[in-house]
Amino acid sequence: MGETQPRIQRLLAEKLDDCCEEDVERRLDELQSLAGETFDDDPVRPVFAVLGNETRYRLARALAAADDDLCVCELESFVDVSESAVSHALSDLVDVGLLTRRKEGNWRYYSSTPLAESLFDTAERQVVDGE
Amino acid sequence: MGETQPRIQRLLAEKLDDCCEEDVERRLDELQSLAGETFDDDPVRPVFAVLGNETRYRLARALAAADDDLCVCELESFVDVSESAVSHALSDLVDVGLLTRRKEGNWRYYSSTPLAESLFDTAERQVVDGE
DNA sequence: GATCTACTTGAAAGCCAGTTCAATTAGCCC
DNA sequence: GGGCTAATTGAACTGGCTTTCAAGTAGATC
Repeated sequence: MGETQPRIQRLLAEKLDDCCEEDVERRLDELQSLAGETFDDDPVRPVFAVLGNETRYRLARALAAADDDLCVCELESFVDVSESAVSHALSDLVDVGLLTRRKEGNWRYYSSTPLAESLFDTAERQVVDGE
Repeated sequence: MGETQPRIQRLLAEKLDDCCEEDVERRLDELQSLAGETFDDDPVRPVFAVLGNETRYRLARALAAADDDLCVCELESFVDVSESAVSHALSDLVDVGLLTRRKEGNWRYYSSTPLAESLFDTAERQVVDGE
């Protein structure tokens, strides 16, 4: 928090026409409880943290757009990094629930989850159509 | 793409029981057109790129959770960085359409857009309830 | 105009996340 | 078991993103 108080005090003074220490305290409490509700044990943050990286984003997005699941050697075609980097990325995506993994012999098939699909659906609709 | 072809060739060989060069070409074309549809001029990627950073995520999330718009000095309470960093973060969020800015005297008020709200709504529902 | 205010902008620095390399696991076939 | 395969894992390096600092803008008040 630090030195936000004097500025907030002046903000409230303008709004309330009259403002005492108590009003400032109350506003700070409101903001703090908003932060608590939103960020304490937030399970959503890791999802967006993972999708921030372009490699991971492209893999998740490609799988969401694909009809069926794809194996690692096919997924490599969507990004320009090493096989190892692809594997790291896929693991991270599985960890946060954006993908699932399936074994079949030596091959591993990845597919997108409802979380990934609904997230990209929502983004696409809002960004493109604004609806 | 690089050296994905031999592996994909073996993958197809297993699946199709018999597989010629033509089958490999076709599969590679399928993957490439999937990539084209998904990534050429992709307006969604910048949104997720911006939300990957924790400072920007917290500011966007706090505003989506808040009832009304908030000014910069209030938003500072949600993150532990300098005033300048908050301003940079807010600008980036506005640039990709996750926030809007409003002036009122010396104060600037930020509020979340439908894009931000529906995105967090979707994520929350899917992650927590799995619905 | 001068001097506050609230916030933004640009450039430079520092750090950490993402990549790569090397080694390892796990499955198939002989 | 030995020699393939596909993919994962761990550790170290590095480049780019995030932050900070310093200066600048724009509005209010006198």
